[in-house]
Amino acid sequence: MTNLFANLSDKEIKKLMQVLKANTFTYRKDVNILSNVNKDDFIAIIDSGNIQLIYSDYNGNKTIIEDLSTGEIFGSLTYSLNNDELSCITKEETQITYIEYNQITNDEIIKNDFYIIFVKNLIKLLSDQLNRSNQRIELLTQRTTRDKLLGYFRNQVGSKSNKSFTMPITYTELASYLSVDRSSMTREIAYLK
Amino acid sequence: MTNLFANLSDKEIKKLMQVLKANTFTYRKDVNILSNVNKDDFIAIIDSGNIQLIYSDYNGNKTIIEDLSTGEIFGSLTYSLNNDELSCITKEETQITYIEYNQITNDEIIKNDFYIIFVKNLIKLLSDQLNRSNQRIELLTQRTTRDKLLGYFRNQVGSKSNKSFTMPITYTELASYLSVDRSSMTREIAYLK
DNA sequence: TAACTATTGTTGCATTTGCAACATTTTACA
DNA sequence: TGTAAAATGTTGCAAATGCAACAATAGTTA
Repeated sequence: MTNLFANLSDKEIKKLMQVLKANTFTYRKDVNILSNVNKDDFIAIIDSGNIQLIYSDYNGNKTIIEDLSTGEIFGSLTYSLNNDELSCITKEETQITYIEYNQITNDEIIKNDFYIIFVKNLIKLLSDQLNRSNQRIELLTQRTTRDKLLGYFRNQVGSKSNKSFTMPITYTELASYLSVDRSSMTREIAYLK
Repeated sequence: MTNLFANLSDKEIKKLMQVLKANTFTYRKDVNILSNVNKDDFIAIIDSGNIQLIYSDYNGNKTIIEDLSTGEIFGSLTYSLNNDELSCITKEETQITYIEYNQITNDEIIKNDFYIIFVKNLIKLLSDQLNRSNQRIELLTQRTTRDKLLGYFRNQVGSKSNKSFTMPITYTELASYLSVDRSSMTREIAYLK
């Protein structure tokens, strides 16, 4: 599991949080975090729990941009938060640590030799999210619902030796992920079988 | 312009390249770079020129994933290069510098005090690409061609005071970017006017 | 400048899709 | 455990869209 604190000891993490002037908050389920957050450049780390970044366009349609859980990050580094159409909903009780972006290179922190590990983790997380976004773009650019589904299934099977997998999300969520009508998708799945 | 070498002097850049064991190559126009590149973890920096990352699915449809120019990067940090469906075409004569990913934290480099600038630039570049990808996902998840177009126009006008802009790409490219049929798109544009 | 290539405009048509409106089943939780 | 909420299945239909096949420009290069 990718994690901003991978390969760091508890002691080092504690020191890091201190030097970064990190703040931690806990939210209940179904809360919109962004509504009471300073939108300036920040990195939010999910210590525990699960959130969804949801984009609501002016038609009222909602798209789940990202589904994030423990160890993953969000913030202006990953998504332009300037538009009001974006909400960030906790799907369960969730604890989040905030770091100001500028702090990640402050004078104090770069003296620590574990700093390089932290930076590598951050780069890895951004890289993983970018790969995921680009993989989703591949699917979304497929012309038909059928091709989107086949592409998704292919990704799921991936490099696995046995050609089977259990759906990690519900059909309703899959339809949202692929941005197709759920009922039309069900129709296509029936044809495919 | 975002750039991996922003805020670094020529001398520092030279030193950096040396310590990173960077290799530079020049390609002619219309060459597929990925065909003769080691697919291991690397970062490629575009020193000059222009390339397109193109995904070709098994139907023969082609999608431009990214259009990159001077100072921007690509590689396994930004896109999973494991599938053969990806090609990387130079749109003009292009010079590219390759760095092995592991080198960015080697023992030598972290002794230099400008290293922190380099790292910040790298994070910024990844962040910018992630923001762009996510913005494109916003458009691609729009249900209709009309909404995709309106979304694109809205992004272009953006925060500009005057509500006009010149198309930075051709209609043909726009249709590809939004993943819609070009002729259908032309039809929609006619309706919108 | 001539020849070629890329871009744009246009239209008919079959197919796909979104949408709405249900019934049914499963899951969550008070 | 009983009830509400969420997920799934199904279908008809109008509208949107991809596709194919053109003609007409604009742009590029030998």
